[in-house]
Amino acid sequence: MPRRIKRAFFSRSVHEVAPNLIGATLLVGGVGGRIVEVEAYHHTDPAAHSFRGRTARNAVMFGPPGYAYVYRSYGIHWCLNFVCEPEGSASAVLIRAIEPTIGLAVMRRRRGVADARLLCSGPGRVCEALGITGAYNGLALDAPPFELFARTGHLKIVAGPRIGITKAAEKPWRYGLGGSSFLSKPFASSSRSTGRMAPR
DNA sequence: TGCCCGATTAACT
DNA sequence: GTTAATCGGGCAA
Repeated sequence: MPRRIKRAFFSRSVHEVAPNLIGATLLVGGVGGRIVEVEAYHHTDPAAHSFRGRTARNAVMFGPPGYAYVYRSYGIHWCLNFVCEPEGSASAVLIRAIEPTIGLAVMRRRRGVADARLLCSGPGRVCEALGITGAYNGLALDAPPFELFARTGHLKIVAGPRIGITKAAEKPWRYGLGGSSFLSKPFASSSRSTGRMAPR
């Protein structure tokens, strides 16, 4: 049986926590699946919400690790983060994609789509499928409605540039499960492209 | 106060 | 490929 992830799991740098979340199981109200894609946001990172200091929106990031930071993206979608590092550092991991495994019918109804690959493949989609709203901001990750289980076995974890940002866009702080079909976008292959994509 | 931009998504052409 | 939806933060005035 997988073991539960405790709050102390998050008392480390986001750059340690983020790759170690790949393969972990996240359930919210008994619905969810395996985390296959995350991004790290360190407080020294210009792309992080906490970079310019504390506001009403990001206040949870400045609190203790092991709590959920939920924010409104583009005024429309909700995005879920896990706060990391010792209290006050204001770093967090964005949950970008999940392989849905438990509560498929509930997630399909919330999302209004049938294809399992479209249920949780993106930060906004994850929150819609799992029923996460701003009301979840500040909740502890080791207590209901959250359940987190550590991964079991060895997985191929890949890294690459983060998605949808303009500041510090070159930093390879997006982590994923190699070869997963539930990613929001595939990771570039190890071979580097020098120009436009070759036609297929 | 007003304006621009953003850790996005779905529906367009 | 482009664009609308829709709102909080940051910064200029």
